Amino acid sequence: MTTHELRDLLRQDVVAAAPVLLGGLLVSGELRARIVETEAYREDEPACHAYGKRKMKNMLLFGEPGLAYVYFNYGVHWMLNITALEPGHAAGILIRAAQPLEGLEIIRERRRGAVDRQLLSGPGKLAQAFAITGDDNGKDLLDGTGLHIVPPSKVVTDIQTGPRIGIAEGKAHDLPWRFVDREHIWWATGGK
DNA sequence: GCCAGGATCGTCT
DNA sequence: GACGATCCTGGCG
Repeated sequence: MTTHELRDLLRQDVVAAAPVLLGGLLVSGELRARIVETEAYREDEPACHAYGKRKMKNMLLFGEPGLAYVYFNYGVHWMLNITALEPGHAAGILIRAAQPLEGLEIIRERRRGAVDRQLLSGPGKLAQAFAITGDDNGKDLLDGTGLHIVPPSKVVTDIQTGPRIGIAEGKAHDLPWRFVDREHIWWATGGK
C-alpha cells in the first residue's frame, strides 16, 4: 500500500482505515516501530473530541486527512492521532501501541525503568518514547519526513476488535472501534 | 475567574 | 485494585 492510497482511505472511512494502520511503521529519526493497536473516533459519537462543536482543541480534526493530532491528557501524557475524513468532517485514529523495531537504545533511555515488552504498550508510553509533544500537532504524517507513518507492505488480516479503552458509560463505549494485530498482541497488552 | 474532568501510567497496598 | 500526578480547555456566571 502506498502513502497515497492510505491517505485516500483515511479520507473516505475512518473506521475502515484504523485496522489498516496495523502493521504500518511509526518512524522518527532512527526510531522505527510496528503499529499493533489503533482506535477510531468520529465526530458523530460522543467519545470523539470533535463531538458537539468546533473548538480550538479539536480544530485539526476538521482539517486535512493524514495529519498529526496530538493532545495532552490527565496532565501527564501526550496522545498521537492521525486525522481522517474530508476537511469539514472530523475524525481521527489514536495510535495506542507499537512493537519497537529499531532505536531500542533511545527508546529504553526515554522509557527508563520499563521492561521491553512495555516500552510502547500504551499511547502515553509511545508518545514518550518517540518524544511526541504538542509541537508535532498538524505535521503531515504521510510525507515521509520527520515523524511519519509508513503504510504496511502487507495488510494485517488477523485482527481483534472490541470496545475502545477508557470510554465512559454513555459515551458510545460499546462501539467496537478498537483494533489489535492479534499476531503481535503481546506488544499491545504489555505481556499481560 | 474558578473549577471540573479527561481516549493514562506507575507506584503502592 | 486503588490512587495520585498535574495541565489544558471549556462551561459557568
